[in-house]
Amino acid sequence: MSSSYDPNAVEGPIFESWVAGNYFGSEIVDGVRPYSVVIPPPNVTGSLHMGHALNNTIQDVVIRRIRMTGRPARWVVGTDHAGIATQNKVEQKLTAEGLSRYDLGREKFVEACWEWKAEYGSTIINQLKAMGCSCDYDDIWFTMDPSYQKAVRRVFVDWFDAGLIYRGKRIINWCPRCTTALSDIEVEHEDVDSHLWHLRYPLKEPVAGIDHVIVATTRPETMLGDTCVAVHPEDERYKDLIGATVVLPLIGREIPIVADDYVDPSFGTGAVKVTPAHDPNDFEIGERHDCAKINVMNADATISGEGGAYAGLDRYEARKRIIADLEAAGLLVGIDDHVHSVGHCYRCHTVIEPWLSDQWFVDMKPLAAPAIDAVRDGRVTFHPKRWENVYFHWMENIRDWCISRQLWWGHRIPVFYCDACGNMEAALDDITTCSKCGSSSIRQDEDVLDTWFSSQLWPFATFGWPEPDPRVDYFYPTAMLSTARDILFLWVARMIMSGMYFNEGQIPFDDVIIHPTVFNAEGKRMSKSLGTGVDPLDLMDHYGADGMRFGLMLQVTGAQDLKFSEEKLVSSRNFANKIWNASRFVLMNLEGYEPGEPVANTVADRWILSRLADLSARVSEGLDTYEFGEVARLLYDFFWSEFCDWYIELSKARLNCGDAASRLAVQRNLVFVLDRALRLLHPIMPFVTEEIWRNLPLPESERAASLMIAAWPDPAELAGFVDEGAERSVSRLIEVVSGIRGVRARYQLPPKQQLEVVFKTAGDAEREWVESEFAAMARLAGVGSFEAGVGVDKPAHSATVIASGLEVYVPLEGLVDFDAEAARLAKERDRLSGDLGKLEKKLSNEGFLAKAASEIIEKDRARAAELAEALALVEAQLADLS
RNA sequence: GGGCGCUUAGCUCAGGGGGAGAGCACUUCCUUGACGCGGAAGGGGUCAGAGGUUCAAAUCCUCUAGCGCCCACCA
Repeated sequence: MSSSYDPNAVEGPIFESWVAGNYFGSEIVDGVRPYSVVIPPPNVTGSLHMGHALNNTIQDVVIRRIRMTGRPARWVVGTDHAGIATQNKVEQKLTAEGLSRYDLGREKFVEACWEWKAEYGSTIINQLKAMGCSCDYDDIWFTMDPSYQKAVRRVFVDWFDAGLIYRGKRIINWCPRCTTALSDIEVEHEDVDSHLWHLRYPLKEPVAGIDHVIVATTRPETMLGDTCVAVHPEDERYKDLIGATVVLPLIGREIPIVADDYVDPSFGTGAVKVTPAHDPNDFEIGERHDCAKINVMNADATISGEGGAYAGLDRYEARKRIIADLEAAGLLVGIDDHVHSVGHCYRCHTVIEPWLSDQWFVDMKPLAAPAIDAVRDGRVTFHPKRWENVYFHWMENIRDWCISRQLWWGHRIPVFYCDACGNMEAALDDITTCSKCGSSSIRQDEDVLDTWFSSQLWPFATFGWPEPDPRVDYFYPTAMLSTARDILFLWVARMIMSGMYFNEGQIPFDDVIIHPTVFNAEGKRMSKSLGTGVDPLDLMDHYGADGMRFGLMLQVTGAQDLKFSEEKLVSSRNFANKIWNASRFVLMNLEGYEPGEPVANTVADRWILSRLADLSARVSEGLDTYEFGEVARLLYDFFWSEFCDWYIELSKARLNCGDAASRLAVQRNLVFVLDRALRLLHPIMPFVTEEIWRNLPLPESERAASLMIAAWPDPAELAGFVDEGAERSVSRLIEVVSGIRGVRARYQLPPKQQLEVVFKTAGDAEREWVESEFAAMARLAGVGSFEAGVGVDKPAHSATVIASGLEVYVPLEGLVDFDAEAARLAKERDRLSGDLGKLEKKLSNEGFLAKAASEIIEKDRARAAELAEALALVEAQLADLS
């Protein structure tokens, strides 16, 4: 074994051995409930980013741990066709070749998308493998697989037939760049500094001496499509004007003034220009007053033929010209600064245009109700729990979902129109003749479905649904879903709704983990396009997959943000190296070893086994509750600060003591503790642990072909090792050793100089304890010999260590810098008396004595006694020095 | 307009009613037979501020400030 761990040499072969061993598990085991997880399918255009790295580590940690408990565990993997995102990529590629999708035509373009998928679709799968993710790679899914297409059609047809899917002419969110509709949650709102333009609209005939109304707008270009002006019915200013006629400037259209409760008299002028084809509120007003809906914009946000002289202009150019023309006509009354929220396309960030068009919708309220109940009554649990409120809030105010997209790449809407009789039907299989009139003038709807319409079926379509498939019954519902918070509504909520609808009310997953979002050091979202990203592949190159995984897990807490820290990866890489070297030490010292049970001969043995028992209980519990940061910290502290720093150091003397029995005992303990530690570490650091574990000479009963499928340490079995006495004893010894080391450091004693120290003990019991237990520790303090006695005198020229109620004298030749020693002791005295003062005050507080738990009082009394003792010792030392 | 999260050592962050912690950085020492991706010993904090609850508050409650985020038809 080399003296440092080289992840690049280890990871590839280890991963291949897992594949060869077929440990990723997709088989159905009768009578055993499996643990199944579906991966949030990355976009097929995508490559691994930090969010994936974090989320997939979480899932792999959970599933590897469960697999080790012996339960069938399966992690379904695949990719999403990602309608708009992929179409945009392919269009960009075409643009670079000087082509547009219209040059190719629909069929050829879709072929180009499939080619793209063939070329890039496995990129992210390979990156998941590099991370060590233990997915079922024998059964990789894609949201446009033939069987998946059947699932999508089945869902559409069922909902259509149930009246849950309908077509309607509505104001939707239109992206003029992608030239498609978007759902409400695909729009990202941003506050923008803009203006409120006040426009004067003249009346056709003056009414009661009034010859105009002034309206205010943030989008002046929409005035081309105004078909009425609305005021509040109670508004005294405008009462006489209701029913009057306005002549729309620039266009000359005569439009009425109507009264509508929607209008807020206190905003602006209290008069609203109404453009029913370009604003959802105006649409409603228009409906109520039977006003025309004039669409003044084309799909690319240029002004349409309805826009008179402005036809053909881009929306912002038109805005400029209209303002200029109104001003020239004396109709621009004023311009106020105004901050308002502007919607942007979540894929290309173009400003969204509210636009009137024919679209397909899903009626969500009936689907939402049972999905709300499922979370309310705990069948689905969110972690952290606070996300449930976010879910409830959205679900309780849910609005219908616009599912049609004017794209070519995606699941085509399975609705067929008969041109002969006007029949419209949804069908599982393409139809060529009208089921009503028999005509063959049939055409399919041109639009495709929202990507999320197919993504929502992921937890059951990936098991073969809607075909009768044993996998559906076996693997559905899944156990856990881990994801980023930004797709809570887009994806998670919809999976719960559709999952329950199509699986007899059965929820799609028990637990939902909402992991923190990864931000960079400046608190900006990590993004490739912003140049703020870090490439996980680079990180794995530098720190190893294990280093990256452990470093990420260290950073997972209940907070909603995670400022990514590369330093944590440095310490994690170092930790992997530490594991490697500690293991190397154990393996290099196995001469004469015979496999067998651990042997708790010494207090140190009992201590490390007790600490291991504690660790295993906490790690299991932490994983059960998804506290990944806590688990990583526990493992790090145990392995480094307890096992390496103390147990291994202590083992060195016993390995070389010449007593075969003692040597064998410590060898067995080293192997046992290392083995269990590697098992506990494996879910987070699968590669380095596997590489080492295969070389461990375990008893036959403990072996397995791979650590991946070795038994998870059962906290109940290790509980027998819990030994509070040994833990207390070793804590004291560690304190004494550290104290003596402190003296060495302070006085810069040569490392090789062996010390002869004297313990002054409080009684014979303590003297015997020192005599029996300290010998094993002496080497670690550089102590060559020691004596202990109740009334021993302090040797001349010695420094004093006060630790754990013991007084230890360290004689120093030529010592001592009395002033330095006195200063140090004075500082120690101040600290002790400060602490003691606080504690005594507390202990003399009657309220405390009356109300605090008795264990607390006992503990504080014991501590006060210790402090008082230590303080007395320090004061005696100080007196001695002066 | 409503809601959520954060504010703890120089930096990044854990902890979450009863002795202030880690990693990194810093200081001193160590070519000690696992590891310099290491070891030992240190320095460094009125736990954002103000009130309150409690015998006891970094921790619970209220308010304030700053930062970040999410929802909401904010002409």
